[in-house]
Amino acid sequence: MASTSTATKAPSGASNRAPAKTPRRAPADKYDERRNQLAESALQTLGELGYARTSLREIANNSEFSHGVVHYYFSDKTELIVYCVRYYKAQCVRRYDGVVADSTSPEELLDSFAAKLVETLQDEAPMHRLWYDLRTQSMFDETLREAVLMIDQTLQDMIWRVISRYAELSGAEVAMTPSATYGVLDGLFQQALLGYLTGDQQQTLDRLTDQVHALMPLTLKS
Amino acid sequence: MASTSTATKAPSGASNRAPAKTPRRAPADKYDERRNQLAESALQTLGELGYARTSLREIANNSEFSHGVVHYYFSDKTELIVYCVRYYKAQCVRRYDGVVADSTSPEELLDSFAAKLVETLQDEAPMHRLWYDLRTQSMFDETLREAVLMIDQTLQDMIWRVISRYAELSGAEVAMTPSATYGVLDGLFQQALLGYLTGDQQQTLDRLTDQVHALMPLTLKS
DNA sequence: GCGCGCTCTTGACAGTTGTCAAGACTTTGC
DNA sequence: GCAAAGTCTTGACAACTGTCAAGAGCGCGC
Repeated sequence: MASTSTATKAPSGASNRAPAKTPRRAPADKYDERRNQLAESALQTLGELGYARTSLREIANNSEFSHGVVHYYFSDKTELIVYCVRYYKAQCVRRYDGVVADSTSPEELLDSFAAKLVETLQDEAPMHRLWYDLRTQSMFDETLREAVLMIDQTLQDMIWRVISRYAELSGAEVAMTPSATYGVLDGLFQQALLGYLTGDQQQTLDRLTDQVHALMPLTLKS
Repeated sequence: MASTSTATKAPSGASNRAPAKTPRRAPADKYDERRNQLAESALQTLGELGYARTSLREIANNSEFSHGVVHYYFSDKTELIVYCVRYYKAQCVRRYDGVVADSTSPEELLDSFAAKLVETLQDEAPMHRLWYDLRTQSMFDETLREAVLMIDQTLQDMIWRVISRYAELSGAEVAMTPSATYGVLDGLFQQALLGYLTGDQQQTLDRLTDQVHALMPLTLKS
């Protein structure tokens, strides 16, 4: 089915979600805190093993809790995964805001954007492969689509802010649509991620830097 | 020796490495034929369910055999999957050869290339999402990497043949590397696949056509 | 202090999975 | 026509999965 918790267990209500029938009120801070704590453990495990190989027991095993606690905080596995994905998204959507805000020339923006791409590729490769894993799974599993498409749109907006600012600093207009810009950059990044995880890391990073430097000017009208 | 066991059609080379389980050297034609037969059933199931949800029983269930036969022709699940991937690759690598050979102007090549992309997106969406699934899994599972990287390189070569011919017909040189060209086109295609499977199909196909038409001229030196 | 509700653990369930052994059926060689 | 080898089915195994019920431990208000 579509989303959110069905009426099976429904532990104590939190703030934002609509709890159908809460037995009693709860601290609600502690509750959300635990959910985030479990989400972080889950994200780490998911990034290591991938969506398919990650079991709830493995997630609980990498946390300080036992496997039963997952069903106290999440109605089922899908709800946990989707919660993790949204939680992850909130952490990385503003990644390039500094690049956009601090750059004063198109060259500077281009350099720092490419550097930021390389940095996150190095530091968060497991999270990125998890994202691509989930996005691909959403092509098979309908229950993931809503969350995935929303996050994908958010990432596209993020890229568009960079490109718009790049055009603005260049005194030009963007020649491509937001969708196309995101598509080509995402393709290069995904290719680099695969190369980084399976081949020569430094060479992959250098190549990505070159590719981004070569591609970005092409997105402008001349 | 006896009967008419000489090469009938033999899609696969006669020289194959010894099967892992050593079923005693057989007609070897029938043997490879069954492997391909199973591979085709497996590909269909894999394209429908994805790599993670596809079990050997499900594969056998969609074929005319029982689940035990899989282990007669393949030593384990991974060998079956990898065999399927290679089998699939052989079917689609020459997809754009006609486009390259028959086009006599850059505009014609561009049109027919974009049309071919749209066509395969429509007709073989399950196979394409399976490919992206396996490529993503190879970021987690080492046993898939060798086959995936080889196929990825083959696809890059395929795209490069198109782009090279496009440049040749245009009387120009390509401004991007094979890697970058493949990366950006693959990004657009993957984005279109996701859109095709989750949203408005016709709009996605039209958008892909426009994006390819807009992108290809940018790959040339001007 | 006591009871009650929140939190968490333990243990079990039904189902599924990859794997393989034992044997039945089929084809082939002589 | 028969034995042997190839082919395929059946049934079982151990491990693993998501799920959930029963209950223990804990903390809080009264």
